[in-house]
Amino acid sequence: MSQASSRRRSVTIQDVARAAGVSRAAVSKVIRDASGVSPAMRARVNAAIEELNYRPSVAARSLRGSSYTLGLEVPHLGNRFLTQIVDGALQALEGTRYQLVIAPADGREGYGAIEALADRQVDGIVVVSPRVDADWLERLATGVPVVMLGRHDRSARYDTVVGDDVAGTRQVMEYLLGLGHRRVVHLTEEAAVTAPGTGSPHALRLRAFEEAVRAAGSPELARVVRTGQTEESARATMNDLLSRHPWPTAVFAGHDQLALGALAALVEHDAGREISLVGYDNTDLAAHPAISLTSVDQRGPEMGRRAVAMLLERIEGRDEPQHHVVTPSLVVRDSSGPRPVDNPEFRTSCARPAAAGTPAAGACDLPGPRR
Amino acid sequence: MSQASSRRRSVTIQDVARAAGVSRAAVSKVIRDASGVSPAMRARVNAAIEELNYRPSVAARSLRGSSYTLGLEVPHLGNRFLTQIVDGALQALEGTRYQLVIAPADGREGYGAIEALADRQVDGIVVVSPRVDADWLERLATGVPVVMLGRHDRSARYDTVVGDDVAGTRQVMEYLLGLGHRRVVHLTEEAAVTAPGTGSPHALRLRAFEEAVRAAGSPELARVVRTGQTEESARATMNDLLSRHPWPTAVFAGHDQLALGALAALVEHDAGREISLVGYDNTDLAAHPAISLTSVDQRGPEMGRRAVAMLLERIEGRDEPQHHVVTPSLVVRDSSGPRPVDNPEFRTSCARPAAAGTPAAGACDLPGPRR
DNA sequence: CTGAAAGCGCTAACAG
DNA sequence: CTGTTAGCGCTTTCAG
Repeated sequence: MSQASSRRRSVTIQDVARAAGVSRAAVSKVIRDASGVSPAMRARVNAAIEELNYRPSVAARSLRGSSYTLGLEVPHLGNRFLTQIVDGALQALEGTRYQLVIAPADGREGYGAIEALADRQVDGIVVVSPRVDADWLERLATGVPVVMLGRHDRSARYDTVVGDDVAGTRQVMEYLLGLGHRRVVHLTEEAAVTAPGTGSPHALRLRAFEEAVRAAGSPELARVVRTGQTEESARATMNDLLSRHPWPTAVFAGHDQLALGALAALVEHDAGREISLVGYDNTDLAAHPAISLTSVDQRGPEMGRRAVAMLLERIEGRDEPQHHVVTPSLVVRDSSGPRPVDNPEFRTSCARPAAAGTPAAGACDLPGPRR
Repeated sequence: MSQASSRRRSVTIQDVARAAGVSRAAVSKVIRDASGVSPAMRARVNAAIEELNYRPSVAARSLRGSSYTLGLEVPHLGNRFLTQIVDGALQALEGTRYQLVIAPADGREGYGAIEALADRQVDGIVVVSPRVDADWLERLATGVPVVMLGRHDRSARYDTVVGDDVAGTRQVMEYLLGLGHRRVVHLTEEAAVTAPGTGSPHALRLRAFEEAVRAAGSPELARVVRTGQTEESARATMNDLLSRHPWPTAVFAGHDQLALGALAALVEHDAGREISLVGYDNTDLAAHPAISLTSVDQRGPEMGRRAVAMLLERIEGRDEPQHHVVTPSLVVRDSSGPRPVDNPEFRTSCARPAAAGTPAAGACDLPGPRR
């Protein structure tokens, strides 16, 4: 009667205490299972909790203790690699009292989302957006444990989990060069993203690409091509690239999303058979037979697991920064293969009918990627 | 000196008040921009806030007022359809003071995640996991605004946003039957998911499928085939199906993830040309030229937008339940086409080379889906 | 228009 | 082992 039809006031620790005939502190101890409660009392309190359907308020608890919440800031969720990371993070949290919440970045950079998490008193934050300022992160990390995932900076205040991008890229390049490819394009994002010194994975991949090419002694045949961050953008760029000869014989995309865009262009130009394509991230789609994309597996779940584990360690009291490197491995699929006949005008169209085109017979048994 | 090297105590409203030479209440008013503050005071307070880099504690605020947080509970993030919903939700939040947090369901059902959100005092919850009990949700909804997304139940306490699954399915069936298909399979999840009365979208799609078939007068040629909820599972089921003749001429999958699994099997059996495939959700992948999947567009962003808008309305004081239906539309792509020659033994393999097979010439110009 | 005072629900320190 | 007593940082009356 006292609360009209509006929102029901929830049951508080006080109510439980009253129902069980004990003090609030006693109830508090029971729910945190702190020491110093008699079994009898514990039982009574638990009964009352059960009966009243009591749930402690995380907000109130956060005011003094912890919120038992870990935050994961992510750039756009369209990125499949994130799914792997989230899966790993959830695994690491299983059986703990902690809950994961994900805050998607609003704009291009994740400041808003990260601050929102911090404001909500999460006990730890995993940052995935690669473009947040390192100093800013350091400052943040003085207030709450932070793990930066994916970037190669080495802060003294926050931890990092990264893939070994140099090793991953080397594997790609050894593979491609070993197959005879020389005219190979590295399709990557705009310069801001690959600027050295940012520690961005794409910066390292770019550098490793250039080094591999130089080491192979044929720098003039390899090129870096810039595109946007979306699949759509990669598709446009690749289409552009394919509108001029000579074509590259292999394309190494900075990540699978770009590779998918490039693949779309290859399909449209019916060039899948002549041009090898390699991605990075080994996103679940790469394995689909209709895509079958050669890609570098970064072990996303492992990364997510480690990041959460590190946060938990910090919460437990660890004080030294820790930097964990995950070793990737190349997964070869049908999108790549030996260099085909090295003729710029070489074309065949038997392999994969263009979207609405008419399939035609052709020289299907030439060497080349199997698609 | 008083706080050692450990965590930095954050700046509170008290500090700001002191710095600005006003009371805490005054500061509070400024940050909430409540009425009753002189411009001069506002300016001074804002300056102090700026200077001290003050950020209000959401936890403390939640204790009395609201947390300015909306929660989105989701089943596994691998589902691409969710991405669309999240995008829409974020759009609807743009320019408001509210922040979106996503809580991924722990197990098969979302209770844990939903409770976690409620415990964290979010101001509203969008529930996507379809299997949570309706009564349980009703109870939840007495304490916090709730929108159930995707399920067709009509509660008096919580709002709903759903796609018109009957209309969507009808479009699919009219399309397929119109092309001459009769031997069509509806690939859907296990019976628990399609049980009538749950209001699950898959229940409605199944029923609409059966009705369409009945209306077409050839019930014996259409079948419902059950599979798990994963792509992998759909692939296995479909492979199984393709190991026996006669094949269906068309497959209507309950959602795109199942369709992708089915597509994998089609590719493996090199059956893409003979069997039309239709999905549901029009996930971004469906548009990729290497996939080119005919699918029903549910307008996920619109759904996400509406769900959040409804929550906001509830927070503003709306009291009557509201149930919003979004009309879907079929997007035809290359995975479907006219019924091919109706011979159970009919096979061709010119269309799409199997994963590691050798392409061969064949009767490519027969009618059939263009892949 | 401004500020003092009283909590929100919980935990932590301490006294019994 | 149990209960009392102070707050955590903020909002919200309600007097001035």
